[in-house]
Amino acid sequence: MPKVVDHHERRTLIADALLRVAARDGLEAVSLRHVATEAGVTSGMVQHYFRTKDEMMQFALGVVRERNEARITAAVTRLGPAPAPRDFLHAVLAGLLPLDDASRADGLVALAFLAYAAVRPEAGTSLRRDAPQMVAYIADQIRTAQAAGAARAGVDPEAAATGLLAVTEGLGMYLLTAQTTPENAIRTLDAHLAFVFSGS
Amino acid sequence: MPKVVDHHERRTLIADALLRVAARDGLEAVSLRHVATEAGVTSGMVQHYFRTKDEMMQFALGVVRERNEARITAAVTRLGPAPAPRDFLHAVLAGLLPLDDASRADGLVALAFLAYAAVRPEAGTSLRRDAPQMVAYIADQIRTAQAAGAARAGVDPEAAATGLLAVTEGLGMYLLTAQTTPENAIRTLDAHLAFVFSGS
DNA sequence: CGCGTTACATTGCAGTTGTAACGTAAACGG
DNA sequence: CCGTTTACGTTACAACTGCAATGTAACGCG
Repeated sequence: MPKVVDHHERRTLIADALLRVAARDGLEAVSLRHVATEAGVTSGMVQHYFRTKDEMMQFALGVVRERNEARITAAVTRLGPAPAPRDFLHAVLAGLLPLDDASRADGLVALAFLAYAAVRPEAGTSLRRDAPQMVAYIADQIRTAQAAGAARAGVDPEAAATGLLAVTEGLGMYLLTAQTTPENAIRTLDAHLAFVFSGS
Repeated sequence: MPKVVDHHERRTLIADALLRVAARDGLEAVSLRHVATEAGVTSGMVQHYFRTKDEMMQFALGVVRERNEARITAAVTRLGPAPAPRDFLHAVLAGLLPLDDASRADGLVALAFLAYAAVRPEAGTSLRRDAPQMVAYIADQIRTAQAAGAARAGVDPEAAATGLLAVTEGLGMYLLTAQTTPENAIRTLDAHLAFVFSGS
């Protein structure tokens, strides 16, 4: 194999340029040539690393997903070992919110991809977060807290878990469209957590 | 004024065709000619009623908004006079959810417009629901219920109102992306309402 | 040293896009 | 009855799109 170049590195370089274009001018402005100029390369090179535009989009979508997951795990590890269910959920859900500029840009792109994939189901499979798995996990946390007396006994863990995820998603949309402030989003999330968890 | 034609009727006819195209093939597939063929007219006629594409988009966006508002008011009037705050909120919020095919199609288009407007702020002003007004109204309902002893006294009305709207928005997204079922969405919404309202 | 494979760059092409320009028919006001 | 205004239809055009084709240079392997 002649000419040693890191294939994956080049692809992420191009995908990063794509995401910058998408965050700035919208997904509709993403074209081979625009991405190429944004990345500072020729359109021929882009075409060399992605045989088709859809292939490029799929890859970029994967990059967004990876970054999101990384953000969450970072928020969790920052929490230390064996955190209380409430603190844990707060960290995870707040980590999902587009609070800083970087995650905001990613959120905008994810939103655009969501609309893009709503009609192109084969492209949306990768985007569709494993929500059921997430719901089950959160519900488990709630059950644990209930057993320890830290959460209200009356609540349905599954419904509460879905509600928590939904409220996070909704707050994310409000943040992306500048319909609310980060402080208010956090406050609302905390209020919802207070509904589930009894003490203090 | 020669040739009597209802201007507004023609425009809504074209806008309806636009929305059909957008719901079926995505917003990116919306072009003057596609809309024209979908509406069964010539592209020249479309151009006659909308001098520019953006003007057409704005109008179509307004149509979506009107339909959404009509759906909510219909749900409310179906409720009868002087409903209890909890029933009222249930009707309004459930009316916001894309449960049937018609509102689902509108929801998909609204989602696409949201992503479209996220980068084109001048186009998004019309889409940005008057959230603060909505929050204030819901918060008032909660306060009324609190005074009547029908809602938990401890909850912050503003935060709870924002949370209710956010959970509705999030459930709407889950419904649009087929990540949940209508039954589950309603169940989650009810569970959240039960957090706010105490009795039964 | 070939030489084949890889990594780009350049060019071309057919199709679609938004929009302007021009043409025509019909209805009303005078 | 005539001219102006409105309601379209048709055509043209420059810009852009994704993609295929073709080029060229460089590196590793035999």
